[in-house]
Amino acid sequence: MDTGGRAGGGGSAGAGAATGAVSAAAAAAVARAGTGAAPTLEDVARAAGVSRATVSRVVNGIRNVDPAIRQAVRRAVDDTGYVPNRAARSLVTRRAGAVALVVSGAGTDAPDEFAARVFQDPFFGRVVSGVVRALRPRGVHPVLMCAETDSERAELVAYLAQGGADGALLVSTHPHDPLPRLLARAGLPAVLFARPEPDVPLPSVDLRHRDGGALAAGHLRERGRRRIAVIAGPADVPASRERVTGFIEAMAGSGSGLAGEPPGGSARPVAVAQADFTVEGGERAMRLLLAQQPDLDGVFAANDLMAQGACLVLHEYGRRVPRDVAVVGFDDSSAATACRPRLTTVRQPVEEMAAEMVRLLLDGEAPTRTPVLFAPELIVRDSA
Amino acid sequence: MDTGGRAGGGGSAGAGAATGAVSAAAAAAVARAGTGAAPTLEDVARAAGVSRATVSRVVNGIRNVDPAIRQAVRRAVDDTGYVPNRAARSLVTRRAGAVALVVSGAGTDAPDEFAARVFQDPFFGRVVSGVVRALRPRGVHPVLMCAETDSERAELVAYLAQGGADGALLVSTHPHDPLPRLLARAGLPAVLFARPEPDVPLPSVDLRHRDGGALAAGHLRERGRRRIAVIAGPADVPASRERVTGFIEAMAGSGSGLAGEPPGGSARPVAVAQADFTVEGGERAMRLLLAQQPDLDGVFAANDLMAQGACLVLHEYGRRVPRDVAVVGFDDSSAATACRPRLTTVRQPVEEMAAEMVRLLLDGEAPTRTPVLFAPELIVRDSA
DNA sequence: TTGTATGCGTTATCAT
DNA sequence: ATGATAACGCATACAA
Repeated sequence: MDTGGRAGGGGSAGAGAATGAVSAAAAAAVARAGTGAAPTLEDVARAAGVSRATVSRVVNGIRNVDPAIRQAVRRAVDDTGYVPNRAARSLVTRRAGAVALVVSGAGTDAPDEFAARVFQDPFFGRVVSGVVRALRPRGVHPVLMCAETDSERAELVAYLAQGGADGALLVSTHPHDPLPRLLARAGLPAVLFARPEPDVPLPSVDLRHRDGGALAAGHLRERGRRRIAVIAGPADVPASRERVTGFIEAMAGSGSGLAGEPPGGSARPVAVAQADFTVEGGERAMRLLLAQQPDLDGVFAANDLMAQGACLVLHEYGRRVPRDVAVVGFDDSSAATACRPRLTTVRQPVEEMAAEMVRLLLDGEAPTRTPVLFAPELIVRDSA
Repeated sequence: MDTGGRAGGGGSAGAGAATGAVSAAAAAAVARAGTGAAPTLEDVARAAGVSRATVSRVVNGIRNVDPAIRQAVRRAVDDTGYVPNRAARSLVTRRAGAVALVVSGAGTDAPDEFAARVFQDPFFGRVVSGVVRALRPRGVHPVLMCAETDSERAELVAYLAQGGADGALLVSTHPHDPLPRLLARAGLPAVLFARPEPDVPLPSVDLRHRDGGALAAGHLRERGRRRIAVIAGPADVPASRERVTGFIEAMAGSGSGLAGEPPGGSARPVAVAQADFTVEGGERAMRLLLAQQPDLDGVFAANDLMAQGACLVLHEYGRRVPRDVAVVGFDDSSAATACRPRLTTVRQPVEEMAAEMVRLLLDGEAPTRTPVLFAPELIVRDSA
């Protein structure tokens, strides 16, 4: 997308036909707008010559209604341009028809920077789009919130307590984020992307990160790479550690029992560097690795952004990717296809995970404590 | 950001101290949760030995209250863990405390793809973060919505009509998007990012795109580039056209009156190609340009994504950026700093524009029809 | 199957 | 300065 803007020309008449239904309602709304008052159930009832209760039943699709009456009511609704008042409805149903989509950290950044960073992260884009898609068929809307500071956290808790949203979908960027525990203690419905600390009784979805690491290892070995380096993510992020662990375990295991394998010693990374899940971090790590192991022929990075940084540096050093050095990333974020070569990467099924979060939050009878785990998938592109 | 996940270790006790205020409320909420009922004004009033009205006044910060009573009420509020019910409040105030943040298209894509594309666009990340920041101090929350199909548009209109949000912030990706007109006709409050069609009476913010193009032209010429090619965006997007127009006009003008300038003929682009604001489009366009004008020494792309594509191809062809070919992008999206070389680009002050949209929507006495225009800024990095 | 009546939790308008 | 009391618009238990 880019900044929109519309043609200078006059009347694109296109809107009309296709949106007839809307236009009718719109016209009625406009008519009402003049009088200042929006039509209520009462108005519709009067217009249809029935009681409020009957109109309510029709509007809410309850069956026990005489077909003839139903028709009359339907017409009255269209005529008046009635739309149910959301506040009144949720006052009595005690449901908001909204959920909070929260990105939270641990309060180490300035809140503005935090928001800017996270909302521009290509991985978060997938989460948002997955959540929006999963929510839409249920008529529930996501309210975007950001909880990086204590006051923001307090605000979120209050928002939920006020009934502003029926629950929270949490994407935590920090392992010691206090928010999940806060929500659990307050008894507010919440589901996490990634497992909570063991003593926080909240449902969650997560990826089998170790399997993902193993997928990467298998692919790199299959491609004949033997001198493989690893760029790990932050040490305190479990997901990051598990990806690397899975990768290393798979490397160690893969040498066993096969003839023609190089002697066991090669079945582990030739070097490991740590970075912070950013492009710049990936670049720094790659320089280190290159200094340490100039003859490496493969790199596994614990996310796409770092893999991209690695590619950039490799290129700068005249190493061709994947010919000289094969690179595998993780996440399959939009960064994976925006760079060149396109990244071979381990995909998280974010959209499905988002859908499951929504189910867990909204259908949950007895909130599960055990995380729902998803399988990663290897996406082979050009970098390995 | 990356998938969070929290440490496997036990009790990070960190949350406690810093969030005292919240914890108190949380504890009370939990206490209430047991009984099933949330405390209401009534409960607080009883606890404080006053009337509902007085409690309401205290909660809403109305002054005419005896300080002693105010204290008592405050304590009662804390004791009970009372939080005002949002639905009840907005039922009477007729305000939702929320605005819809809408990305809309023209219905040409499958809705899912549309959402995925736009939410992962690095430019949109800046818009979201700008809007969130501008909304926060007013205690208003953004509800994310996507309006690519007729049914989605109808849903949005209904949502606003129901009072689900107090207005809409619209980011339109298509010049003939029917939504702005729809909203205007329905008399629903909305503000656009980018000017509406002339006959749609909606307030908007926009960039002085021509000035931006001129900025790019000036910089490229200052850098001594004389054989400059242009990668334009979609022809039907006014913003795109204006950027290119401004660029070309500035080039034409810049040669006048100066000694030592090459004869007038060179003061226009040596070639122009068109693309679609994507990386891939930028790549294709760059190949074309290179075939057409192998000796070009500068490129202006109408957005960052295409500039990135151009860099990729130039590199592939062995042209060094900026040494052999200087490249200037547009937007200053996160893509500008994620690629190498980092892009020199024309920045849109998106955060300020978002803040202005919020002002126009929420403070607007008489909705302005004339767009509020912002000045672009040249950000010099490594690509030119 | 339909209508009546009540309550949801606030704010706001009145008296006091 | 404070306290009754009436809306706000809807869903629903209950009566018919």
